[in-house]
Amino acid sequence: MRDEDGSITADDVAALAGVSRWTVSRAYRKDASISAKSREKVIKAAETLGYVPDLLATSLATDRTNLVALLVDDFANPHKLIMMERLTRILRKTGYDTLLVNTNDEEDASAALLNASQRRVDAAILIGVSFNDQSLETALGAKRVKKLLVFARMSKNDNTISIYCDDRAAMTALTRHILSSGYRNPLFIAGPQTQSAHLQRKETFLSQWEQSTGTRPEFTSVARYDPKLAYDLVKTRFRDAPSSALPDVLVCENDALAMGAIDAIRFEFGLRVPQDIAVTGFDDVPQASSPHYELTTYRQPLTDMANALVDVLEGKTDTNQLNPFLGNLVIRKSA
Amino acid sequence: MRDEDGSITADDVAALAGVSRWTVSRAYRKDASISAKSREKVIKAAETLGYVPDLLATSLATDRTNLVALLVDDFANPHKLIMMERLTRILRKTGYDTLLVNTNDEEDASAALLNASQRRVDAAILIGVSFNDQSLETALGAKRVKKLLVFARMSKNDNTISIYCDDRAAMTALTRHILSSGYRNPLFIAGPQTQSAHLQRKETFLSQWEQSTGTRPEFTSVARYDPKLAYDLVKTRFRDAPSSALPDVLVCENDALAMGAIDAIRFEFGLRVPQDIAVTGFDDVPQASSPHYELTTYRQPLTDMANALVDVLEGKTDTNQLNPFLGNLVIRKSA
DNA sequence: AACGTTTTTGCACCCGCGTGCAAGAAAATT
DNA sequence: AATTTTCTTGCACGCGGGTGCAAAAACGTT
Repeated sequence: MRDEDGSITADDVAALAGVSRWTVSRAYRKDASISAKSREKVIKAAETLGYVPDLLATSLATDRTNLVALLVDDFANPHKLIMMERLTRILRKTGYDTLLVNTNDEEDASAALLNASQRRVDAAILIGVSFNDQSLETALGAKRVKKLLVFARMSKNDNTISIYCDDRAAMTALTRHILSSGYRNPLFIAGPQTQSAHLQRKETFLSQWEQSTGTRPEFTSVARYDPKLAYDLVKTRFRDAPSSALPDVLVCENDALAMGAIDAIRFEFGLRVPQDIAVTGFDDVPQASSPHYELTTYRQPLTDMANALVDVLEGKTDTNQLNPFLGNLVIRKSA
Repeated sequence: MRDEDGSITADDVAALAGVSRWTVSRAYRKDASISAKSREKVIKAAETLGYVPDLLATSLATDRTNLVALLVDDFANPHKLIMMERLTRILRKTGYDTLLVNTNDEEDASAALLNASQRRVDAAILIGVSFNDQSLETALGAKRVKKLLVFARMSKNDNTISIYCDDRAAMTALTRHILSSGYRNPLFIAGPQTQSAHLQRKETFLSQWEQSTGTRPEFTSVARYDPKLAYDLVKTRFRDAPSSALPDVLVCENDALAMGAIDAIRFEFGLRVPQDIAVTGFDDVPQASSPHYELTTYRQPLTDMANALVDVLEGKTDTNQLNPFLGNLVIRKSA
């Protein structure tokens, strides 16, 4: 019991329990060959000493860390908070810890990822927006990151596994709702356009709309999913336009943009939502249900998706037959 | 170059560079005794092989992980997102990685913390609201968590180091502003009352107000920093009261509560902010500047605080002479 | 050129634990 | 009771790399 240096090892437990160190080790492995008797002895000794196995050493020996890196590059969107909560909770339940990697700064991103890989994460999960393909190559090239998962986005990269919501189905439902509500002059507001982690919302909306009405809607985009950018965009777009040229509905790629757009509609132009201009979002962030916004939006089944992700991590899922998830259209008053 | 198993070790580099494994090891340590010549050879060999030192093995050998656990128990408050961004960025810049631990579920919290400690984190940083004192003991008891820091909160626990904003000064400034704006009938809305990670906002407000006016303000609290709870609280509090008994200003412990309160004031009672009832918050979350809220609030110097935290981690700061930080009062239209 | 210094390098051993294998103990069989 | 068969257990060795120490090499000095 060399408590003075603050760490109790398996040797200490072995000594107290009167067994060998290896028996101690076996007592902690689920399916190890060990008698119930000695396991009990070990557990008791461990408890009196306050012993817990060192995960560093375990990882080193087993080549499995039970650690995943969560790559986040957008801390402006409250939806990320929800995703982080859901993922960490479910990962923890399955025995994984989460390394939070801020890839906000493009230059640091690659270093951060390399660093995570040096910790031998079992997987890297990307819940970011844009993702530098170069740092992706760095990660995969080092071959230390065994799996790279993209959560809530579709990725075309072959080395990547996507767990995502069916944007086509979602956007089709949303488009149908908009059409049936009588709107005829939409403006689609998209976020940054990336390859590595793509959304199909814009494409789907445009094609669905064109198919139904024969006209191709106007669309535009902002550089980040930042409400302020959406605000400014709407401000600029509306300012110089004659009121006859204003859209009657803003279809936003996510709630963050939608909320910025609503703010601008109301406070820059004194117009009403939805009477003058309707707005839709995507994600159903908590604020979307605020009486200020009452946002019509689409909710992804994050918990199901997180569970599916864990199954992939555990190798329980054949990656090839991974289907996109279906969420629900949440109809409120904004459209 | 045993690339087939995907991992290149120092041995491989040593072989290629024509030196011993230990020389390779030294090439990566800052102040190791090694000639410039052989360091260069090693670096070159490492680059051609794509070698990076394994942090697991390094940590095991050095008893230093460069890993900190970030304990979060409140994913409803957007302010947490800001804090996480700031902390991860600055920690990374200093060489630390961040383990995100969700302590939302009380039962899991202790397990999660234990788990983090099994990874030998150099420190645990608490940015949560309430913190089970028992799991705190677990963490410290195991002696694996070397330092326990409380960020943006004051803790009375002796084993703990707090990096926090001077709530007294902040609340004093805010109180002065409220008084000088002519409000006379405040209601203070607090969040959960905890010991381990405390705020002094309520106490300060009450005493300052009493000192200035001779009357003790009404106060109340909700169980979580959840806008919906604040909404319901206001709804209930106002519903049965004659309008003469309504407060003229709601002083909220943070922005999340303030925003919920504003929503209720407007949408449940059709009252105006600030004309009928003013509202103040704390934190200056991004949404606080939205034209819907225009929230008068207080901004903590998070970047400075994060930098101070890193200094503590590095042992550059004498923990005893750690002063609380000063932020700025942000005056907008809500009060 | 011989010697004392300082820098550099190699090596044994350690960090804490897991795995395969063979020896030992217990249970089952005849 | 003797012999198989099945469990358990101990041990050598490995995971990848860091540290103290002593030998070797490089450098200076007289």
